Formats: sequence, structure tokens, C-alpha cells
Amino acid sequence: MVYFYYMLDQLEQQMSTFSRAEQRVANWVLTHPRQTAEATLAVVANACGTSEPTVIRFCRRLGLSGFRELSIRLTEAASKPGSVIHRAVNADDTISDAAAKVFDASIQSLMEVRSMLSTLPIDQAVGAMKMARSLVFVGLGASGHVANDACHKFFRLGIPCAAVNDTPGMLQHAAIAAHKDVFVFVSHTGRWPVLGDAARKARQRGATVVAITDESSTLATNASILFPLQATEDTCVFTPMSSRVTQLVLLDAIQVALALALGEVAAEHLQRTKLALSDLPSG
Amino acid sequence: MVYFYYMLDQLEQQMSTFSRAEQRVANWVLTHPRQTAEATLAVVANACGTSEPTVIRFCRRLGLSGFRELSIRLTEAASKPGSVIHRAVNADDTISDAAAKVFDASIQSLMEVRSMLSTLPIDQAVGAMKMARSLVFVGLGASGHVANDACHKFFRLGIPCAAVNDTPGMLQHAAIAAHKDVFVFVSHTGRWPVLGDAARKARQRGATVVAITDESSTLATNASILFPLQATEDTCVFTPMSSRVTQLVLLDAIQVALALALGEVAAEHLQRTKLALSDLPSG
DNA sequence: CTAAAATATGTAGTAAAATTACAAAACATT
DNA sequence: AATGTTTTGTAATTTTACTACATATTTTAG
Repeated sequence: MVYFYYMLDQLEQQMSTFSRAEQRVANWVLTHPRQTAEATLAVVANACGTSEPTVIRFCRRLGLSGFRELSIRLTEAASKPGSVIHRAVNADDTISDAAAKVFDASIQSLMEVRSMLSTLPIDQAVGAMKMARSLVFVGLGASGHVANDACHKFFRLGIPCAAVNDTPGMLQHAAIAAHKDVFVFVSHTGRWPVLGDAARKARQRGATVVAITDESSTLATNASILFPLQATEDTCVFTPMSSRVTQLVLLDAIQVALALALGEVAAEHLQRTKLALSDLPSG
Repeated sequence: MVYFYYMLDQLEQQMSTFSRAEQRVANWVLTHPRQTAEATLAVVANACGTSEPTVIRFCRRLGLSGFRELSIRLTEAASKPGSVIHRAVNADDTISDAAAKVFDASIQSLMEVRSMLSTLPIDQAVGAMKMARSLVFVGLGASGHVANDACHKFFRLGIPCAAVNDTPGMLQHAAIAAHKDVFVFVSHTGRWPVLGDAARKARQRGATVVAITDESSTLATNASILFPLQATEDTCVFTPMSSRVTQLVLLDAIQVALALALGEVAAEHLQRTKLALSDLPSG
């Protein structure tokens, strides 16, 4: 399953898979996204010179539940941000300019992911984790810290968790993966071959593999549930990897969603772990 | 005539003009914007414990044509970041609502810190680090991961770095601190006494102590250079610690500023560490 | 080139959702 | 307490989204 950032990208991508009448609909939607979002099924069908069922079939082919969802997705796409343009840090920047740019970059990438939240398989990930025997968070290098952080967060829900930061470790974990285990692979580019190998192995053994990585990576193709975060190449040596931040916050969001899904039990675990730290001096 | 940028702002503003039943609707919509946008009239009416016409009258009072338009306006509002002033996650939030709130919280706290960048002692920190013999990043628990991440980032500038996540470790490091060492303490509340102790000891031995922590903590009072990040108390068990994100990005900013200050040499080191990872398959 | 199969499209009907009309209830005012 | 006003819900109506099925079109195989 491939997930797209925005409706309209997906539309262009899938254009060839549509039938003649459906392509007319696709074209009209592409050229009048806002109008489509506010119009009724009958109006759209008429404007495309086709019938209502064809428009509905067109929606279904996009993986949507129907015309109503198309409206929602189009409205989202139309109000996507894209306004905050991140400028690269220059060697002649003042310290506060550079710092502001670093913050802007992080804020921007968070906003981007936020705007595509509805297209991300958070539900599916939560569904798998809800019934998991254990969670294994895997990450190398900078992503390793994200994996560790996630481990530290999720275990507080009362689920056995592990974090793995090394190659042999992840292969060993994959080798003994069981049906109800959920692996979460975190990687900026997803290009280290060993990540793909470990993911495949874990899946073969029946585990669910969640991947937070670039869409076009080998890791992505080996995942059961994919969170596609585009890996923007560093044009400048000074540019820090702001992908870590989005990975981190995305995992925050998943953890909160999981906590909600687990309900009372999780809430109590969270409370207890917080209380365990509460006997500190107030200063 | 008052023009509103977003539905939700208008909603809060007009709250007093609503009748009792309408206020129930307004409240529900404010706390579940995303859910409302995707739900049907009947569902919303039911969730608010009122009838369908009341919901429609509520829409009309907002100047909308009906429930259909409310859906569209809410979807817009929910996809435009920053529109939702962060509200706490409720136990009955949908996954989408909860995820958006988590992102909003992080985005908001980043924007807050961004707006006070000019008041932060980044120059001073960079000045000290520029001539440092070594950098020691200290953090316990969740902040430990931030410390590790920072260590992993700064060492690429060619400066000897260490990360410390345990109590004895930090005391030992402090005990052998030297004049040209820079310690960076990361802590959400800064209330663990051992952090203050270690910081004081390190300073006594002539090291520079940078602290990223709450202004009113014991750690803060023992620091030579303070980055005050307010520790907002968690009102809700589900609220994740978004302070980690600001700590992380702040350290990113400091690292970039330091790289710029070091100039050529640092740039070359960064380049080399990137090249060391570049012989990966392209898939 | 034709017959059969598969696919695409539209018509007409159905279910569901939004909206309206109107009456009952709650509230305020004298 | 009676009257007028506002608020709210019930039930009917209209509109909208969706489905089942029949017809047309294209594709494929002999």
C-alpha cells in the first residue's frame, strides 16, 4: 500500500488507471479542487458530462469511502500550508538568523506532516500495537536516539518494549520475532540494506513491521504499515537533520493514540509512572 | 463587521451569543473539530444531546449556509496549522484529533521558543564551546535521549564529546572537570538534586555549565549560562512531553551556530562525517 | 471478422442525510 | 397568573449520496 501526501498528487499519479469517463472526472477535479469540495455529487457528475455512479466509482478507485470523503480530502489538500519556506543556513548568517532558520525548518516539517495526518495509517499501527506481545523499536545512528526515546515512552503504557541500535541486535530480534510482535523501524533514508533485511525477516516470522522512513526505500517496501516521511537531501553541510523531530513527534502521536485506544489500563500505567517520579523537592 | 480567519476563533468569540443547547454544540465542536467535520448531522446532534435542527440553527448563527458548510470550514481550520490553539487530549478524542493535538503542542512550543530566540544566550554558549576542550551532555530519563542526540551531533564538529545519563557518571565527570570543559545539562524540571550538585561541582572546578531547564529550578541557579524553557506541568496523563522537542531543536540551533563560528574547519569535519555514510545503495 | 467475455457507463430506484414547518416547552415580563 | 417571546424538539419534506441492475462499449479468442 502506498500512501500519498496529498489527494492531488495521488490523482495525477493514478491518472492512467482510470477509465475514460473517470479521467474526465479526474481532470475536472484537478482543475477545480475547491469547487469539487463544495459541490454536490450531481453537480460534479454534470460538470464532467457523466453520471453520478461514475463519480462514486472514481472516488472508490482512489481508495476513498465515497464522495463525502473526497470532499474532505480535497478541502484538506486545498488548505495545505506550504507557506513557510525554509531557507538554507548560509556561512555568513548571524547567529540569531541561523538559529531562527533551524527552528523554521523544524516547524515547517512538523506542519507538513500535520497536514497529512489523516492519510497516515495511525489507526492501523495502533490496531496492531494494541494487541502486541511486545514492541521493538529499531534505529541506527541519529534515528537510534528516536528509537530509544520511543521505547522509553511506550513502555509506560505497560507493554514490554525494546530498543535496538545495532546491526547484530536487530537481526537477532528479527530472528526470534513472533506473530504478535510489532517492530517499528525508524530511518531517515531507509537505505541501509540491513534494515530491509531485518524487516523482511521479522515479517516472514509473522510480526507486524511499522516503518517510519522514505517512501521509496527498501525498508519501505518491506514494511506492513508505512509512514512515509520524505527524506529531503541535505543541500548544505550546516543543515541539521530535522527529520528526527518529525519522527519523534509522530511517535508521540502514535503513543497518545495507543494510550487512548487502550483506555483505563494505559491511563493508570501512565499515572503510576508519573507518580513514581513525583517525590522530588519542589525547587 | 468582524472577519475571522478561522472557524474555531469565531466560535469561541461568539460563544456568549449562543443559546444553552447551541453552546453544548459549540463546545463539542471546539473539542472535536475533526470528528465533527467527518460526522453526520445526526451523529453530532446525538453527541451533543440535542436535536438536528438545533445543530443547523447553530450553523446559521455562525453565518454558514448549513451543516454542510460547517464540515468544510472545520476541515479547513483543522488542516491549517496554528489555527488550533493547543487543547489537551481528551479520552474520547478520535485518533485524528489526538494526533493533530500532539503536533500542535510541539509546533506551538517551538514557535514560542523561536519568538524568544534573541533573548537566549546562544552567543555566549557558542563562545564557550568554541574554545572547549570537550563537551559533556548530561540528561536523565527522557532528557537523556536528548543529551545522547546532542552528543551525536556535536562530535561531528571535531570536538571531543561525551553523553552521560546516570547519576554516578555525571558526578564522576563533574569531579574531573577542567577549566576548558563545557557541560550541557538538559532537564525538563531541573528538580533532581543530583543535577544541581553535579553542576555546582563542575563550576567549582572551572568548567562552564550550560543548562537547558526550567528557570526556577536548582539546576538553573547553578548554571553559568541558562536557557530557560518553562516546564509546563502536565494537566493530563495523555499529554506527552513536548519539551524534548524544543530541547532537541534548541541544541540543533546551538550546534549550527557553533559550526558557523568555527568556520572552515567545522565545515570540513561535517563534510567528512557525511561522506563516511555516502557509500550506500541508492534504493 | 465475428462471437463471447470482460469492462465501462448510465438509468432508475433506495437509503440516508440535511433541511423545513410547525407545535410544544421553557423562559421572561408584566 | 396570563401573555408574549424565545428555545427546542417532532415529524414531514427535500435533497443528496449511494446501489442494483441493465445496456452499451471495448477487448479478446477462435
